[in-house]
Amino acid sequence: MSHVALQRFLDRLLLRSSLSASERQAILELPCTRLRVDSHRDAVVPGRPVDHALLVSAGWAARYDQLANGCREIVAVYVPGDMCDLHSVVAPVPGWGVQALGTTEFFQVPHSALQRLVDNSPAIATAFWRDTTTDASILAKWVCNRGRRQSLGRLAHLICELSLRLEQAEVGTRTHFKLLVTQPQLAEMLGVTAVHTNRVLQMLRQSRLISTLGPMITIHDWDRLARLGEFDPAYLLLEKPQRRRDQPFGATTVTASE
Amino acid sequence: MSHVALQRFLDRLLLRSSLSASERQAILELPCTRLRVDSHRDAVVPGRPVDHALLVSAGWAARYDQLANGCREIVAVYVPGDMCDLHSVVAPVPGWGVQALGTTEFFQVPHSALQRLVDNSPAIATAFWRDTTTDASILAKWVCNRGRRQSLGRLAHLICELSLRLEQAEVGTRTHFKLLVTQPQLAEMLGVTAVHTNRVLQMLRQSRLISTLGPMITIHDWDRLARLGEFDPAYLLLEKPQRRRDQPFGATTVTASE
DNA sequence: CGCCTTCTTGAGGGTTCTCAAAGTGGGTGG
DNA sequence: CCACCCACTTTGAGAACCCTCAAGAAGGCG
Repeated sequence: MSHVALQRFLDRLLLRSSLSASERQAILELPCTRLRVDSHRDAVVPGRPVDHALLVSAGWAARYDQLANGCREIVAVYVPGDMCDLHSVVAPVPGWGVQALGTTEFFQVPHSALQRLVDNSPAIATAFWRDTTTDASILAKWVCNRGRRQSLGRLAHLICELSLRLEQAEVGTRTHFKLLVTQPQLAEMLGVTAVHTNRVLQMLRQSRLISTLGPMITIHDWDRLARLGEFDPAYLLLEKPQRRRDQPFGATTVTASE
Repeated sequence: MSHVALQRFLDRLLLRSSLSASERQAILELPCTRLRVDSHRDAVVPGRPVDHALLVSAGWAARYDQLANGCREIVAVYVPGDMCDLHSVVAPVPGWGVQALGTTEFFQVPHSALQRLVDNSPAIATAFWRDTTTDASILAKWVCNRGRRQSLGRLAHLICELSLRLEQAEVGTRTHFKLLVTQPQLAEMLGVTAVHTNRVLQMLRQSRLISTLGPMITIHDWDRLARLGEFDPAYLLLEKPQRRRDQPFGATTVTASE
């Protein structure tokens, strides 16, 4: 149950950071409570302080902001293995809400347990920090996307990003996966209207770049889609940085921090 | 010299985190090298790994991304006291560049020194993490801004944000400060063209909301500007979170998802 | 003085929005 | 089982916002 979810979170951490056997064990032994949230419901209500982080286990979630006129704007999307609220450990008053995109399964992890790991292990502190930095890197790319790229390229870029993240999370391949969002939700992720999203999707279909069957999406020419969206995966930080103290992936020992 | 810059950085950390006397001392004793960068020059070149973080001391800097067609897009702006590259400690291969907006003075702080602080003090690790989380919070707001807000509101929001950040950094008041960017640079921060930026600026001037004299900008009706930009300062995390039993700052109660 | 960047103004065109409505599918209750 | 409702998907037409191209005015710097 929670083993699977925590293992996926640990895998995500190990992709970018090195942890010792005991540190890995500490991650896997984090207490967590299962939480099921129906589509369109909030897992985090905007403005209400939280005392736990949210690990996505199945389904997708989104961080959103709400404007005065009521229309919502998705600023980040989270897939299985993402600790979508890890930053709340250091900033527990969220200005944003977290919404389930479809029916989504979370695991709640108490801040106190996470804080204890941070206080006891500099390596875990660094790993957590690096994990939220990865999210920030994606945010920065989204800022750029909405700036000076038009909707067709923006959609292509988003699909490419999701394909790699889902492949990494092992819930699909980069050319074939479930797109667990409705077109209105996709619109909020792109910063355009639902009507326009529909037209742009049709353009991608008519270009034979993608095809959809229910929630499944198939990418027929990933490279061409990536060129259309000017997609460069570097910002996803899927390559582990080579650093002096870092061990190769899967290493069982780690030099003590000095 | 470097005292002043490090003190400003420490003040920024203390605004959101608590540090002991020895931890504060350790921050102030960080080794750093002065670096002057002329307008439009890069302090960080995209793709080139760095071994130091950059503390802005005087002037403004911007993090930018470059599209294939050559046009640049500013995803974050940094003012004095901001450690604009702190995340590079955990992600040293930047996908982005950092550019001086006007002539800007930085102090370079070696990653090794910062990492040593992180390894030896969980409180400092948490403070650094929280600092980059603040930057991420601003990024998220920028994503929202570019999504479903048009250029007039976007500009109003940006001016409000900068006014509070500069007031915090003590390089101006919230109604009167130096806007150290050209209109083309402002355009890159808004995700519109320079021509359109000029027209929108004139709209703000003709509405008697702002006036400019050289680089100085005066905000005549801050509250009205904030309403125009639907500006809510919560995302700047200027309120230090309480240890436990947090009160939502400026949060209006929101009915749970319908 | 000449050059460069920035600031400003104008006109036309393109992307995206708004409003509207019809078709589709899943869920619920009679 | 069917009717009903609701949200999602799709299509159309006109309008609004912003872009592109162009060119003149203003200011800093050698």
